[in-house]
Amino acid sequence: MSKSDARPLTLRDVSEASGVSEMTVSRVLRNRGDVSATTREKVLKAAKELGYVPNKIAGALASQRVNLVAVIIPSLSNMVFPEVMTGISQILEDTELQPVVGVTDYQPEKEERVLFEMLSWRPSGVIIAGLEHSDASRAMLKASGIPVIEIMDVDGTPIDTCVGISHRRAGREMAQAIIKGRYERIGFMGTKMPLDHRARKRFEGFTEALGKAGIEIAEREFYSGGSALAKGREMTAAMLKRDPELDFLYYSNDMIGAGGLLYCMENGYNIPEQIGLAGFNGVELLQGLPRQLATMDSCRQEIGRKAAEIIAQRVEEPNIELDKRVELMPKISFGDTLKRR
Amino acid sequence: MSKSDARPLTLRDVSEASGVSEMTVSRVLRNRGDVSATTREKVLKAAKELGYVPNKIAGALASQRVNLVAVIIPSLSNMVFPEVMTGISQILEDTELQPVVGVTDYQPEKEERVLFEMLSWRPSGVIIAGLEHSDASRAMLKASGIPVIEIMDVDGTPIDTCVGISHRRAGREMAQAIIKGRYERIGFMGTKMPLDHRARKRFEGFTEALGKAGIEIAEREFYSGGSALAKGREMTAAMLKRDPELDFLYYSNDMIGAGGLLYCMENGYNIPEQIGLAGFNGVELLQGLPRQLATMDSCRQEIGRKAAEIIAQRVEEPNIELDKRVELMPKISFGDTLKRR
DNA sequence: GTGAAAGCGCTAACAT
DNA sequence: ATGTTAGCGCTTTCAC
Repeated sequence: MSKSDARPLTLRDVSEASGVSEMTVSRVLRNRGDVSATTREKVLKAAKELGYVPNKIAGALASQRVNLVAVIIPSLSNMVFPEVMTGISQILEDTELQPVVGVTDYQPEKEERVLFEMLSWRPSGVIIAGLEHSDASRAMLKASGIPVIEIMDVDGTPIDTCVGISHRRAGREMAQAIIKGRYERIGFMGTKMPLDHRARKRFEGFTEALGKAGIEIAEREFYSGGSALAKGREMTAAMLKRDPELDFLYYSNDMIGAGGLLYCMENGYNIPEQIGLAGFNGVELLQGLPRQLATMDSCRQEIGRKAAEIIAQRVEEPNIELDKRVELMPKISFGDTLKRR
Repeated sequence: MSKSDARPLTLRDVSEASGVSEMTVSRVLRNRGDVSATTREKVLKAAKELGYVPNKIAGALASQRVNLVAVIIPSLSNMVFPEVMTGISQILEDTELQPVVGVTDYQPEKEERVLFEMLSWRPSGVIIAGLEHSDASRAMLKASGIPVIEIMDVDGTPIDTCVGISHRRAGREMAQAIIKGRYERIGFMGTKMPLDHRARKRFEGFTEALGKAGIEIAEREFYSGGSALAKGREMTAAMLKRDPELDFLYYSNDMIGAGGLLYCMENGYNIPEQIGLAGFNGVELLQGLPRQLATMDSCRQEIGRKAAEIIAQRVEEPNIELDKRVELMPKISFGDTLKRR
């Protein structure tokens, strides 16, 4: 109880309190090697009574092993990355590994800083969103000598291994579903984010597939900041005013799509006959809307789980050979806003 | 480029490559002490060319200082904690400190494990959600000797310092607004979470204030799991079926409130005359709904900022005397679903 | 089953 | 302005 000594306890303290050598105390606390039941008891008792918390810094330095996995993502407020985290945690919970999160705000320089910071803690692996990184970031990752899993996207060349979906394909498939639905006059709405490569790739796949069917996007609009639901509503209103003949609206995410859907419903549009809508991500959050928005699942949890599994395996068995590219297949969900034929 | 040697680089490598002593290299890399411009250049060049990443583990062990702040929260998928994180990051970005997140899933045993794990990295401070912790957790926090900020709640006794709102007061104030609005037959819906102490306290404050006005809650219902929007809708439907005379619905969070609101609108209820609704949290996400749900801001970012500021100050100046209890005052927003008089 | 010695990669403190 | 020495708290290795 003496609050006098602020110095954290060390193994030595436990050793003295229990009358067991530091080395054996260490063994007990890590469940390593053979220790007699009696000494074990003594040590455990002393450690608990003192309230000893091991110093992982010293442990990591001595053992050259750190049970941390760096997870580097663009944002937490996006609803999609927390789900990736959930998948990662699920898997790592059964291992010694622990995720540590860093956020980049979609800024390459910040990504570089965060990466440098995290690598300087010598984690056992890195899970990082996207395939696009600065040269410096790529160099650091390559030089790190640890497993690097790039997630969310497979359209590109991974540094080491990638796990995700093809956003180009996702855009393409949605375009094909729209074409099949006999929609012809199509508007697109998305985020004004030159650095959101995955949204860009979806858009590219989308326009490319439409192009093959001789269709060109009639209207497009991009937003930034603010409440996505409100923005979707506003953009939709503006776009339908500009071109009332539009018969389909493709949104780069479900939240703005939901805003658009609410707008269309309130204004008496006949959905999905007169006008169809689709978003992207498949966020569970939106179940409960008056109508189900057509969307495409982005396999977020699954991506997190798979990435974590790969890291765990590679930590166990460093020389194991695994696929360098794991593509998951998102499935379209038609909801109530996309004619299905 | 030689991939041969997997061993990470050390200061010694930079020292040899630059012909400068390890100590001076260290000084350059940390911007400490006086180093001549020329040596500085040499060192920086060598470090960059080699791709040296400092080993923070060794640095932390030697200097006995770790620029990490442990942030321990119940969940990431809640929408409220990411916002707290945003506030924390905003402040810590201007310091040497770095947040590290741990998630407890509202489970005290998991909180204990996460806390132990994080404390074993000897962080400079802890920000932890809530005032309720197991005895073991409290003991660890007390013994840690570092600043401990308990956030989100001020109804209780902090271990060290707390920053948040009074959920009891929040419940009370909403009750008072409802009474002023002349509502009389009130239903409550919330999460089935015995461990969500803040929701519980809001509920207690709410019923207490109603009780003083001679009103008792007419109906209540609790859910767990699933899409909050959908659950809010379902629960509302069920509750209004059971008791069609209800004239107010109080929800323990905005998402289920929004579900209820959508349900009521679709079913031709006259809002807020025939029936009023209110949620809690003030999530920006929901702007863009056809009508604005009455709610109460829970000051999430502000809480994060304030907590981070306190940690930063205490790290700078360990003996500084600061308030042990910082109460922020959430304000009610009436939206379109609560009569205001 | 237990202990003693050496050292992980860095920095504080003290030379120079 | 730069270098030397000692040691942070643990684990590895080897001896008993």
